[in-house]
Amino acid sequence: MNLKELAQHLNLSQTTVSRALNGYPEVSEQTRRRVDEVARRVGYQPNPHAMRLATGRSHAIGHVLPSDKMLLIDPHFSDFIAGAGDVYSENGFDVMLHAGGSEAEESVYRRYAQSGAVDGVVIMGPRLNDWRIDLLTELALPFIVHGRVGQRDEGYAWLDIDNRGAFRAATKLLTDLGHRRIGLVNAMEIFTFAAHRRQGYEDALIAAGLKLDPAIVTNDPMTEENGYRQAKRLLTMGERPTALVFSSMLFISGAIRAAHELGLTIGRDVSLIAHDDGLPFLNAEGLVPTLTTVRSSIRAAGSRVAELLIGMINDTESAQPHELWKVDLIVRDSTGPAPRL
Amino acid sequence: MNLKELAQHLNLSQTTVSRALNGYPEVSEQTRRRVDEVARRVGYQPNPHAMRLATGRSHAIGHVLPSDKMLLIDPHFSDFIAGAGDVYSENGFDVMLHAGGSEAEESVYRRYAQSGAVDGVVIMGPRLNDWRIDLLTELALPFIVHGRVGQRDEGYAWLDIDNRGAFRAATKLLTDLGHRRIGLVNAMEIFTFAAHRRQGYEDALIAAGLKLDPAIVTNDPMTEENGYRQAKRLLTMGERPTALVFSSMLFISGAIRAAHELGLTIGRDVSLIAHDDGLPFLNAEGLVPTLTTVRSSIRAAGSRVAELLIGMINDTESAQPHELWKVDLIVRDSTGPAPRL
DNA sequence: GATTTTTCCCAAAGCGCTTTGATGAAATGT
DNA sequence: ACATTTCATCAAAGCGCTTTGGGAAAAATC
Repeated sequence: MNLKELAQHLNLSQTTVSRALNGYPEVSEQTRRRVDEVARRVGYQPNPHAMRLATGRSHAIGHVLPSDKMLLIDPHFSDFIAGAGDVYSENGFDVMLHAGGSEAEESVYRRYAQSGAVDGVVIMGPRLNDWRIDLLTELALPFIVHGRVGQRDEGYAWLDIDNRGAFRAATKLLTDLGHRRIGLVNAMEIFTFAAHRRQGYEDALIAAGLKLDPAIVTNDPMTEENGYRQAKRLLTMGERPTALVFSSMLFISGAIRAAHELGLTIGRDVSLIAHDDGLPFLNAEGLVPTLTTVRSSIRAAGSRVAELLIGMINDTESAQPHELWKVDLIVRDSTGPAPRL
Repeated sequence: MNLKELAQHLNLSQTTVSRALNGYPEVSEQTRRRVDEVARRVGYQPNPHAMRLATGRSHAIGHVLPSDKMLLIDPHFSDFIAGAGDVYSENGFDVMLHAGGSEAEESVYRRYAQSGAVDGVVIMGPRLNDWRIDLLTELALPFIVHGRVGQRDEGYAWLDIDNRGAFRAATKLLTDLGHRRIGLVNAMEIFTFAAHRRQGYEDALIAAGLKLDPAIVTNDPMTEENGYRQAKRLLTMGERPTALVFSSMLFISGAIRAAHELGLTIGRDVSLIAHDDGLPFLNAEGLVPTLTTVRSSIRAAGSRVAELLIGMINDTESAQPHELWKVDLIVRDSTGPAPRL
């Protein structure tokens, strides 16, 4: 059943039916109700392709996964998209996902912009000085960044969590507990969030009058194995750290394993804090001892990012949104006073 | 730049240009080359919406994440889609993702079928007697299942791994090593794969002349915490299992933690085997001791599923593909002879 | 009561492609 | 040399919607 048939069925013109359905004012309440009712009864669904062609709007949001094969497929993505997906479908938007393939990432964006395949895109996992920002600005394709690019906070829409503040708070908790030597197991610092976290960590060390030691700061892809390897290395070095801060829960299982293996009791011999994105398969509260974390739901961020982007698309004149979310420090049992070594 | 302009530019009709671009035979080699060349030079990109409207084909594949909020967002999804995404984009297909929202999952499929928004869908995480199979069959929307529905293997396209064989082999390894009491930490058995895995486990126990004990088989969502909880429970019960088989690597970190806590040495006091989907953040080889696994790359499965579905879409007459992948048993250090208790 | 405005609806054009049916020109057959 | 087939191209219709530009009837204004 298409619009034409529906219109015939109703003894109305396509114009009127279309307008009734789309809530335009040039149609009486009475006929609108009649149209709605009949449309629902016969199960009329407008053809999305025709709509898109006619309006030039796709009602779709693009998500392009970096094709960089060196980087791990990120389990955070599922959660982010779950949050965003809710909002998209409430608002009648589809999500168009591009993952890998031989086509260069850049040309995917160019194609999107040029063909109108999507009305906007979200940039995930921004890098320091990310090229995608300049490209999308040039292409005039609406976009929002989950995170920031580091160099500047103006000129593009973003939603970020206060990584720096979070890691400052986490590290300060440790210095307040008397720890003087604190390691940071960080993600790769090509990512802005990792750079910010290191800054926060350094802020707190400096505030506590401690000196920075690059030897106890590491940068690796976020895997269980790297968590283990680095924790083990750090905890066995001469003048070992008494506390470790982790950039991801993905590191944590490995780190706990390392501590156990070394016979160190967590919360007493060594304190651990991790950033927790709220991944559902890895619960900080379920660990023994329960894990002190800085926590911010990546899923919630996904929802909000989607909301903001849709807002930008619907109202082109609106100001570029910038949202910095504060992060909760949740003190549990994995942190305690610094031990005597 | 649209087709009309391009045609004018070339002094040809739209028809000819369209045909040249799409490789139809009714156009001379010479003009085809000229058209291709100019199209490339001016950066012509056909408008996808117009193409879709005209052809009625969307060149898009739908993935609908179950909206069942009780189930965890699955980190396996990222990996599966990474594999599939490669193939999709090589073949010029987009992926349309639907995640959550208030719209009932069923009506999403109905809408897809009715509006032609996608040319086919892939069903992930099939349940026993999954309703989606009947629905999609009725809707005549091409689809392929990653997994099976349990009751029947005919009447729908699928690619599955041999979960039953894998868990039979894993469990047999343990019985061969002299283990007489083997626990299974399984996923929720609403999922077919979990049911199959239990069957394989039972096959091997029966073959070894052991009796089945429901008390040492568990079903939980796949999380670190559940791995810990169940491993701890099983390993502290009277007449404890000397070996545990896990349905997912997500359980494993928790299980290792439990074993450590109980002072049990893995590979000696207790043997562990897990199914490994090849999630990049959780590497069986990186564990200490290295973990014996049954392994099958979910990413590779994603690629192949995509290939098969595209094949079905391009050739409607082709036979329904059924692929059962065998799973590798990789013996490492977490399994050893049964201990004397 | 005549004029203006508002209300409600319509016909037709247009979005950018594909595809059908037709048409000359060139090649082939007899 | 003429009929027939093949080749290469084109004009125009169509996909299913939105939107522009009217226009008749009803309501409001003077």
